[in-house]
Amino acid sequence: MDAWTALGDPTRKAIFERLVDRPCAVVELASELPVSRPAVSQHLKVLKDAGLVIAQPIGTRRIYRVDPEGLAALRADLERFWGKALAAYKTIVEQPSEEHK
Amino acid sequence: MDAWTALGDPTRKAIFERLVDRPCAVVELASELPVSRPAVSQHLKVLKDAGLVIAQPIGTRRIYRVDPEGLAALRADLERFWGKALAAYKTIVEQPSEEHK
DNA sequence: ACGCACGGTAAGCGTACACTTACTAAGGAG
DNA sequence: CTCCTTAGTAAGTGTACGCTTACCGTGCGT
Repeated sequence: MDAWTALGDPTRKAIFERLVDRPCAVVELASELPVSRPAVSQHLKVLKDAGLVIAQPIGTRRIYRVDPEGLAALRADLERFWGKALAAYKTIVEQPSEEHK
Repeated sequence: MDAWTALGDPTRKAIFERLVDRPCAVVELASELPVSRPAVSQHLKVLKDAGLVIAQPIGTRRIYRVDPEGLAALRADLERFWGKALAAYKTIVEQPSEEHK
């Protein structure tokens, strides 16, 4: 599953946003979200498989944090969209005189 | 539906990517994608409701293009994530000496 | 007016997926 | 060793959603 699809789920996006703030254990996330702990686990697996988070086992805990590389790839996608959208917008703005013909 | 959810569907993301390149009519999009035209219509409605595209009626055609404002909001979200992820990453990098205690 | 192209929408269908509970393995404290 | 905490995973369930076909309204050319 790719990163966009992974973040397309509201619960997963909420999880990701918390991990952006700071690394968390599963129980922490589960205590803050309106879903069960196993649901959180399942979502974290999706995020991990999408390359967006990294799991670090510490004792019985598994601390999840954002994977900068996955986030960078997502950002690159968006910057591409943004660049193209800007270019297209400028093309439209530069053509009004033609439109008045 | 918010923009993230809207782009979380692979078909919708494919549609959006085409509109990033240039404005398109529904039939154009439908001819390039492996789904029916009404499916494309339905997806475009979702993208429009999410504030990501704008529909411009031209004769019998409806030309869809990217809405720069919607894209900017998405980009702002991502820049927030990126900024926080960088800050958190720097915090980790600045702490290695503590880790070696 | 007629015919065609275009596109929105309704209705229907199948299945993927987000949720749950239950189970079990791993780690660690006492 | 026992007990507790933590977390992954299996299995089950219900419904949302992405797809289709059918229908119909609008615009436009002849």
